[in-house]
Amino acid sequence: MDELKVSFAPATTQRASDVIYQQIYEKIASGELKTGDRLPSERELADQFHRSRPSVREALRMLQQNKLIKIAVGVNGGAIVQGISLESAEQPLRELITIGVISPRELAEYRTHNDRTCAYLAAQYHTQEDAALLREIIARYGEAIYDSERLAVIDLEFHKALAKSSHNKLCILMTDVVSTLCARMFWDSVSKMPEKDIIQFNQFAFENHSQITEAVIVGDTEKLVSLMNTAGDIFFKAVTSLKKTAHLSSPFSDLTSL
Amino acid sequence: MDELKVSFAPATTQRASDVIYQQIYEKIASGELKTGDRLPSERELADQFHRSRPSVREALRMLQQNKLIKIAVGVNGGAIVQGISLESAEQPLRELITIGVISPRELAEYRTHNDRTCAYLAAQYHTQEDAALLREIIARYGEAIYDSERLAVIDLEFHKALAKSSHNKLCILMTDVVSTLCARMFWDSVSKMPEKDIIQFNQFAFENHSQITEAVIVGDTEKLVSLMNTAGDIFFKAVTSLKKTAHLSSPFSDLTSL
DNA sequence: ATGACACAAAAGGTCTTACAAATTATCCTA
DNA sequence: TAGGATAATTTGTAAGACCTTTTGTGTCAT
Repeated sequence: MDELKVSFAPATTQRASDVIYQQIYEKIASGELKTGDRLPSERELADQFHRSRPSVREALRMLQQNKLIKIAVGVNGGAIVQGISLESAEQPLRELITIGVISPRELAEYRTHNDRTCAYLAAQYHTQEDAALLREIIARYGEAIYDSERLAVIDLEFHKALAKSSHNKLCILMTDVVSTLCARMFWDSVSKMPEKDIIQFNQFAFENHSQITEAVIVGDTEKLVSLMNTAGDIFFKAVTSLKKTAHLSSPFSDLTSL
Repeated sequence: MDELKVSFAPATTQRASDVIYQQIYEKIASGELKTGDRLPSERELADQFHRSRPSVREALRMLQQNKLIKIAVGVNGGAIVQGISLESAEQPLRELITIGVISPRELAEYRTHNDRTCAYLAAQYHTQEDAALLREIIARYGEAIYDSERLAVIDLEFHKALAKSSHNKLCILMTDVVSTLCARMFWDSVSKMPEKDIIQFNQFAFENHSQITEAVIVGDTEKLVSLMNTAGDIFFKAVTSLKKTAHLSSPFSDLTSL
């Protein structure tokens, strides 16, 4: 007998918890269930789905793991819908990095290019509020030159504001993940530099960031190219300053062992 | 009585399933449990953790949701460790996009800049194997100019190979997510163009990608700047060709409704 | 001997029931 | 009216039984 040419779909029998998860997920994705809404109690859900409570609970665990719901105990407790937010994608990314799947070299590289992207798009899309926020941060940036601890926080603030100004959620997402993780590494390196170098370095960073802000606001992409290159160099110089025998030709190679 | 100035950590009582999840996660993250390893059966885990089977099952559902294990039924079934891979971060990102949290405009923008990053880094880090693969794909690219269906697949292949040549896992990850999702949108637009325009367009794309490949291989970042700009323009032109009343000044605005 | 079939064993999937713990609302009392 | 005990609601947990799927094994007939 010849074999049939028709192809069959895999006859997978779905778990009850998967079906329940799917149904609730759909309602969240479609917007029928909005952020803040409260799901029925486990027992009620079990009734509605004609399933047992353990099955419902497994589904709730899955939804919770994906940051789609938050669960509280007690009277008026239960599952509260969290909507689908950027946060749901951030956690797994963060894990990849902290676990070491992504090396510091890769992280640092991507950060630089991500910043560049943010700046480009910010130059195109920023609003007046964005501009005001950036300038306000830059003002504080200048005042914190002699306080590296504080500067580290403000610097992160700046990069996040730049990302926000791009009005691109992928930029915002990646900046949140990448810049936050890079920040620690970066300022750790800086803090190991000689005192007077640190001040000089901070001064330099301030001027660069200040110019970036103005270039973004007037939409001068030409100037941004060189400014972002300089910013990238600052970053590399700081991070590689850790290494005694610095091979400046390939600044990233040093990071691999961090 | 004055209030104490000390701050307390939130006294959260952890769920049993959370503790079990955490313990297994640690062993996977630390490498003690490697890809392919098989966890003990649910009943045995329950014994070891001194917890009930439902609690263990809830933990397994969470691990499964994070792609950390795969579960099979039957004799010799059970949970098989999948390790922490890029894949675990891809799914949530994909969802953000398909669900509409990320708009087509943002997606298209980020794709362009991501490609640029890949090309830059590829110029610096590519190996001989990478170069060979890129050239091989380009060869097939040229042969498929009259077959848009096939070209779409090859084009995606090219962008993934370019990402691989960057030797940066964040680039690879983002390319996988962003380019794959963009590809459909992109070639849908192209297929709606007049027949002879399509060929001309494909020819143009081929030449551009071909030049990018050579610029990457010789490490000519100067040339890459203009080439990638052209590539970006190609992309926008194709996608915006859908719109009848095209406002070329802001090519992206049309995409928002797609 | 060999192949087909039946049965057994292992493991996940599910349900039921019961109780514990947490949290909030309510009501009662001082 | 304020404070505290109490009740009600809801999640957290456990235990046990049974079903279903899958694979291994052994037996029987050819």
